[in-house]
Amino acid sequence: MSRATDQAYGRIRSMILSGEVGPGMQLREEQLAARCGVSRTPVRDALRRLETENLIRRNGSQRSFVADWSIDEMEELFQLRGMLEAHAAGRAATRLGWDQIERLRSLNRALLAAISATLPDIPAFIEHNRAFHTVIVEGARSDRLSNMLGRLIEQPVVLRTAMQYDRDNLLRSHREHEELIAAFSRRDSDWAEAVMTGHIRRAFHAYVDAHERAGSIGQPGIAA
Amino acid sequence: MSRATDQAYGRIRSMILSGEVGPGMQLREEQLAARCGVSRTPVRDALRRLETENLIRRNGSQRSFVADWSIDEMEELFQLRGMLEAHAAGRAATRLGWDQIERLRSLNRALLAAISATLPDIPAFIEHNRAFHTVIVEGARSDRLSNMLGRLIEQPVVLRTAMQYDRDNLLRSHREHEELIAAFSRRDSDWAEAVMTGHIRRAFHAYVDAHERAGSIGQPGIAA
DNA sequence: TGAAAGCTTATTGTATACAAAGGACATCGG
DNA sequence: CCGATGTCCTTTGTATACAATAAGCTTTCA
Repeated sequence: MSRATDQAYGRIRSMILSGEVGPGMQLREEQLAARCGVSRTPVRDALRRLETENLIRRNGSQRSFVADWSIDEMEELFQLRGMLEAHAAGRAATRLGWDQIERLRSLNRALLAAISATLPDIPAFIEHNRAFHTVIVEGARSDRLSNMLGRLIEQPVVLRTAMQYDRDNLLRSHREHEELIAAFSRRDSDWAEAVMTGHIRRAFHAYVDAHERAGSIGQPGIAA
Repeated sequence: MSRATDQAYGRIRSMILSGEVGPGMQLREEQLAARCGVSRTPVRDALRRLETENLIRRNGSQRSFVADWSIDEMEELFQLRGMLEAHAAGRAATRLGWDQIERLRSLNRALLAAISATLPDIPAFIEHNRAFHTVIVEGARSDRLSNMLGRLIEQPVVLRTAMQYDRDNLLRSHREHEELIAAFSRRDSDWAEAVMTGHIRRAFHAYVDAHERAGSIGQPGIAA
């Protein structure tokens, strides 16, 4: 996309994901335009896009708010994500090239390294994990599928980070990735699908746990 | 949405679905604005929305074209639709109210009436069929799911109509709907899911057949 | 005191002018 | 004759002014 629109999109998105603006807060076009150093036109484009990505909601009179998600909605979300990503894994099993499978191996090695240190490197974990899943989704070779998965909202970093601090979870992720790689190597769609289903399902429960912990500590999503 | 944007959206959408503009044709903002009697601003909004609905594609330099779908892409689409709509049926089985199930019955009766006459009333069939599926998707009570399914493109009426002219197909749809209703009445999620999967899958094959027939007759999607 | 109606203001929708980017075509050089 | 390059023209991006709409407040009447 174009310069100003990209600028607005990236800025607003990171404001939301970082928690700089909390869930439920209203987003005013003019104010955003000022903060992004562009006019309202590209801001409007960015808002529309963020709306399709479910990061923003609009009420009946077209005002925009940072989305906030109830546990029920998050379960819905994970259910959908599980279904779609399992499907992607199934397709990928027969479509991934050997070089891509090798890439998955190397990403998972890096992921393990990031969590093996005494002090786990969470940002590195998140990044390698993201890359790992991206390779799979791309490997499914379905634009529409990539598109839909891209629209399933990312959780704000606050929660994402909280849920990754549990070392058990981190190691289990690594093991499940190993199993996925095994399924891919065997070109076994059913296996890949099943493993991915469990993988995402477990992530949901980790999310719920992290959410409870974060809830008892302070408002999640509100930055310091 | 607002007046002008709605106007542009509806007009452009119907231009595409009716075949007034054929697959692959370029859509110019200014020209569309003139045809819709509004300025470029609401046209741009409408184009963005239609893009997320996959009715329009944009090339690298942001020019818009009416999407055209290969058989492979359509299979992808039906696969996705089948998966999501089966999931919706499963959820709906435990969530539909008795009044909604009754509404499904009445819609399916109307659908049967529309195709029982010597001359089947295709538009009525299409409309009742659409309403039937809408009740189910809404019955799943998941905004995100409704949203995603809403974005899976509608086929242009030319093909939609062609594929419905086969009376066998029409009657089979009616029977499968009956089976869905039975599954809903029993609150049997697995059954509903399975029936819906087959229902959509069969629709895909009907589509392929219709496509072949239409292909041998003339350019599908180009209106007279 | 409470509710409703009207005014004021905040916010979004629409039009339009101008800027920038891309593509097409023609011309020039090899 | 073919290819490259530069200019022109088409098309989209951005800014800004103005219109319309909705929300919130105040005031008034029951």
